[in-house]
Amino acid sequence: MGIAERKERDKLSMRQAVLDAAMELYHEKGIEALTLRAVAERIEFSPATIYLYFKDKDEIVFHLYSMAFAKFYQKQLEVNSIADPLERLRQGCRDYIEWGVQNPKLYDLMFILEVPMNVIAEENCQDIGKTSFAELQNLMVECIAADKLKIKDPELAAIMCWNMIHGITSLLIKKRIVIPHEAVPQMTNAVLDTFFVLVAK
Amino acid sequence: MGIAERKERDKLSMRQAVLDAAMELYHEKGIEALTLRAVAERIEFSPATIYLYFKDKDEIVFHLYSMAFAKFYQKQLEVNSIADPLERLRQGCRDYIEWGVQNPKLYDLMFILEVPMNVIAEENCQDIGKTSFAELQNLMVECIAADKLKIKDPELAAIMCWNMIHGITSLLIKKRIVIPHEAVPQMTNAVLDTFFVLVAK
Amino acid sequence: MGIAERKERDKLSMRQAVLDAAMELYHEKGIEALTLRAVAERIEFSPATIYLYFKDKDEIVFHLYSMAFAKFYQKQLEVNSIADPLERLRQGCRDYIEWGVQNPKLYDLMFILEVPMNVIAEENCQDIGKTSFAELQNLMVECIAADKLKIKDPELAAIMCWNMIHGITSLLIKKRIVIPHEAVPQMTNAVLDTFFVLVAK
Amino acid sequence: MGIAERKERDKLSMRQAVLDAAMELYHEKGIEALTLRAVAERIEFSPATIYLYFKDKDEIVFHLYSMAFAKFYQKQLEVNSIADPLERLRQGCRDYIEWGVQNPKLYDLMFILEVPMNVIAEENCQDIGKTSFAELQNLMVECIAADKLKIKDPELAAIMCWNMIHGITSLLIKKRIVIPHEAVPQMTNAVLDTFFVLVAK
DNA sequence: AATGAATGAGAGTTCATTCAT
DNA sequence: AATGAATGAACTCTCATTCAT
Repeated sequence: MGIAERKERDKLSMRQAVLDAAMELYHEKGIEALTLRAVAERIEFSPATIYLYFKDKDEIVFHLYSMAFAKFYQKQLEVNSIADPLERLRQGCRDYIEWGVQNPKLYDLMFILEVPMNVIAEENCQDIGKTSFAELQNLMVECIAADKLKIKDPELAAIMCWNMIHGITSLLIKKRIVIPHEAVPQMTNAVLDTFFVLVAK
Repeated sequence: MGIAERKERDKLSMRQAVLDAAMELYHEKGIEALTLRAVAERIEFSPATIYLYFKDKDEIVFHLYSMAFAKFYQKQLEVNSIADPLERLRQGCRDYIEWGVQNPKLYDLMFILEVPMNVIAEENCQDIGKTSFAELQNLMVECIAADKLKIKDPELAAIMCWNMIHGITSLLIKKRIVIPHEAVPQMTNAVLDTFFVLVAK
Repeated sequence: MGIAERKERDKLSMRQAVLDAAMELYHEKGIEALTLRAVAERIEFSPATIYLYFKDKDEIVFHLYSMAFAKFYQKQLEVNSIADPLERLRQGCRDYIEWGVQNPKLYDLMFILEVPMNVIAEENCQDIGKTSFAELQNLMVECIAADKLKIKDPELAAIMCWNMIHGITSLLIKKRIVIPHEAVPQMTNAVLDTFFVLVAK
Repeated sequence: MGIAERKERDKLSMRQAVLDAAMELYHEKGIEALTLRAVAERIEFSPATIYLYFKDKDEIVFHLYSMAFAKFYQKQLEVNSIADPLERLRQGCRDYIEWGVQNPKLYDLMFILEVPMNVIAEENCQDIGKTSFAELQNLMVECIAADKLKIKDPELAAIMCWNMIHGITSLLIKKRIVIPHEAVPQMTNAVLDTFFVLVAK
């Protein structure tokens, strides 16, 4: 029993070690430097060993995706303690942008990069994305029910909102809006405040 | 004198030939198939020759980026004949999204791909992107002057607007919003109409 | 005693399981897909376990070779019921070619593939091939004794015969003689008839 | 003119150097040791360089085939000076077997090995093979016209003959007939003499 | 001005085999 | 008896780039 458990733990921790190394590499040097050889070297195993724990590179990249989404999703959940739906929405948006700007590489992975992935992995990723969007839409339903929004269609509201926050996040990350690093929160606030002035009743 | 000119012209046309070939390749087969080998083969020169006209591959990619912006900018100019600034803005936004959706590869190049920005500094090229944004901001100045907008800060207005249209465009292109192809204009309209209802006086 | 026997039996059945799996794999996917990994997976043991029963991959391949010969030899025996030695020879030749053409993979294994013959010496296995040839030679002795052949040296007669039937079989299998599938028996007959007209008294 | 010629010569000699090295490797260590890396190392170039002269490994292997066939074909031609067709046939057969036994690796390449080749190469090889067979058939036509053979159908005669000589050659090469090295000519003679006694008028 | 020739570096992947447990 | 874990050594092939000519 104990032995089986330990083996299972070892196996998991090896997988985790591979994924951690991969994530580090991706952060440090970008997606193009994310090679199995480099991962292997970092964990001080041979490249062949990685294939004992993952089918191929795609599987690893897919897990990086999942990890990014998990982290992101966790951040999103933090906002649930806020009772007022509009306030929850506002804080959620703020968190979204902030998280994206602070984790630009992960945001890239989630919403921007075109990473070679097999179909299953791709579908799976899209599913996670859809869940996340559904969450946003539900929040809109609440806001509309509480008569807080000028927009009455929750789907449209969700899209408008996502456009806005994804727009600014990705423009900031891609440095198409170039502002000093410390000015980011201020800009974020200005944009969000304006958005909510416009959209909220 | 004549000779020097012809040489200059030859030099320019060779550069253009390289860039055209590169752009074609990028369109036909994507960024990963854009190799100097392939470019050289297409223009029927040797790979080494390309290095006589461009410092390295990055410089070429950067020029593709500029070319995309130029095309885009040209589209943006078409709207100038519309007198009413708000209407001009609205049409400009519509054009923006439409152009992006119809030229996803170019849009990728402009706003999504990792463009070797270091070249900008080295080559002292001016960032067309900024010009484009300045144009948008000027339009906002006009709208505000005509008292058409609820937002009074033209820079903020420009950013709000850009967020929105870049947001939806990139989500559509990256298929994070998945809708049938023919439903795109309808969705675009809904989003824009809502935006203008919210933002216009 | 009983235990030792059972162990021996287990050992044998395990060896047989490995060999069966290997033979299946070879048939299904060819010699290049015959990997120890795949064999192990098929019998649901680990690759390492195979090394408890076989020295290395070569030993396994050699046993496949022996198995092919055993099957072939069994076919050869069927002919023994024919009383007349010349007729027995003729039918044996026909069977030989037919069997080869119908079991090209096994024939490959027996006569064409590079079999690790070093194993033979090391393992002191007897070469079934030689037995098979000896059988043929004995048959020639009979034919000569019955004064049915123009050739008087049984070894030479055996070699002549084997040359002929191996020649056509391998040329057919390797598609160096290319004829429609259904024309094979006809060609076989023509060749054999001619051979026997030439060689028989 | 001189320059272009020299370049062409250089190019050809580089190709030849690659092919020679490949052929050497194949002879020394077999088809499985024939790797591009090893070829590159032998000619003291980088593996990448080989790709400047050959599309891929298949093209190299195909040329080895061609070289083997060319050598073989050349040997076959030597016999043409013999006027008497039957004597020409007999000597041709002797040469065939002798050449095969002395160049077992090449014979393998031509008639036995299953080498991964693309379709074009395969067809091309078969063409060479067919030419060679056609030659044999023409010789049979001559022999029959001179009323030297018991067999009257030239195609059948050619096949009978090829079966015989390919049979013994491949059995000798594959060591299925195991005789001391020095006994080979004697055995060859015995087999051929017998064959011609049987088949010639 | 143009290029033929060359390469170092590197990619993902597979295999037979070993050995401590 | 059985194996999980590990690996060294390969494999073919591609790319951006350099440099003597």
